[in-house]
Amino acid sequence: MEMTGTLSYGAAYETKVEQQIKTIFANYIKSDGLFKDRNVLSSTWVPNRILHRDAEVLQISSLLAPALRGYKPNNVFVYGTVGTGKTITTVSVLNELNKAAKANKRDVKAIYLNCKMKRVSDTEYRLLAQLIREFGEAVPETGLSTASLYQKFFDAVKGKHVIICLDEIDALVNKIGDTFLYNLTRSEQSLSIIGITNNLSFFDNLDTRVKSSLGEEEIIFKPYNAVQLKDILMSRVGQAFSMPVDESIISKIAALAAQEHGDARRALELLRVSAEFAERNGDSVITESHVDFAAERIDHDRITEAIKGQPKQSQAVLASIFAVKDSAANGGSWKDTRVLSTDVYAMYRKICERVGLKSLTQRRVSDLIGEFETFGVIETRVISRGRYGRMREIIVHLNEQMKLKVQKLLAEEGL
DNA sequence: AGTCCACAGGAAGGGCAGGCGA
DNA sequence: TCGCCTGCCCTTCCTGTGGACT
Repeated sequence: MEMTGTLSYGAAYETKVEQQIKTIFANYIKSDGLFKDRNVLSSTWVPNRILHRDAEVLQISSLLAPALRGYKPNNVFVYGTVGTGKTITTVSVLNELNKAAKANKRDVKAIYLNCKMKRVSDTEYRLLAQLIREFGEAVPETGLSTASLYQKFFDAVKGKHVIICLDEIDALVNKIGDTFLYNLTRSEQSLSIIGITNNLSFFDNLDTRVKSSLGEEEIIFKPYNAVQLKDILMSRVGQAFSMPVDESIISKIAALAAQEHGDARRALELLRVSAEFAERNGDSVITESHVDFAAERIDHDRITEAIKGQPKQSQAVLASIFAVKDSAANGGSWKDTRVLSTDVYAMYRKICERVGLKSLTQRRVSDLIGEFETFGVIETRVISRGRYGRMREIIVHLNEQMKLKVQKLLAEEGL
């Protein structure tokens, strides 16, 4: 969008729109509305006390404690689905460890790195460079060989007890392989690694030597239940909002989030978006309908964004799933009809022909269907129909309303 | 009990685009 | 700028599989 110079509109438009914009800005400046501090509802905000993770905090602390007495802690592998508190729990223990080390003058350093950070820690070079910078040494963006970076890093580490926490370690390994981990775990220095991931199968694909060394200790974070989510939300309400929030609203949000996967990130997001709805409506408290709106909005955004970002082929596959489901439902209940991969592929071929798209092989389409499963749009399971073969049954996780929206979106893409 | 269906999904490799070092 | 490397998408080939049918 061009933002230079003065743009000119019709005079009437100008006065009306300008007035609106002024009002919005003025209202915003006057107060942060219902919010006192929005950051409190961010999933990365680390609270003073982490609720319902006492056992995990204790476990991680006692695993890392040996560093304070000059021993090398075991490597730890932390696993849990999204929003189970893996990161904030680990980070807060690392913070405490650093504090304790400083207070007792121990040469212990705990470093946290998110491996998904683009341009910071997504290649071997950048990751090493980032680690070296943590020790206050300058490293050029590019130019050094990886070997000399390793040398620099091991020099920096020498004599210290270093704990490196690699969050989303699966993303790292997918990108640069596991030699990096191998090199670190094999080092002579007192170097411990905490790997955090929500992808358990990732662990199985590692080099066996890395696996045995990284998996010295394993900690699994279970999803929160509704009661725990409620506690977590309640603990943040006071700091986040300048308004009171009814307990029944919190319960509702907790229940919704627990239904899904016990995901605290989602619970917090629901609370924040509900409040934003209330605020935009000019209401002074959150009501149930705000929560309903928020839940629908979040679902909608998540799914439509996921679909919009897909390549044409994937969109065609999704359109095929919908088309088969529609014809199978045949005016009956959309919700209960199930779809078979065979039919989807046949429909996909037809759609490709119609829109002039080169059709992919069944093998590939099978993988594309699998990808939609990771978005949570569909769920599949392998069924056998005896003499009539073995195939995947596809269950679509969208209500009628969402379905119409997605179909509209696909239609806009020409499918 | 054995056969056979029709796809799931692993393995290997081709082709292409984009990134990177020289 | 060029050539090499790497990652990604996709195909081909292949083995495995649960249960209806014979």
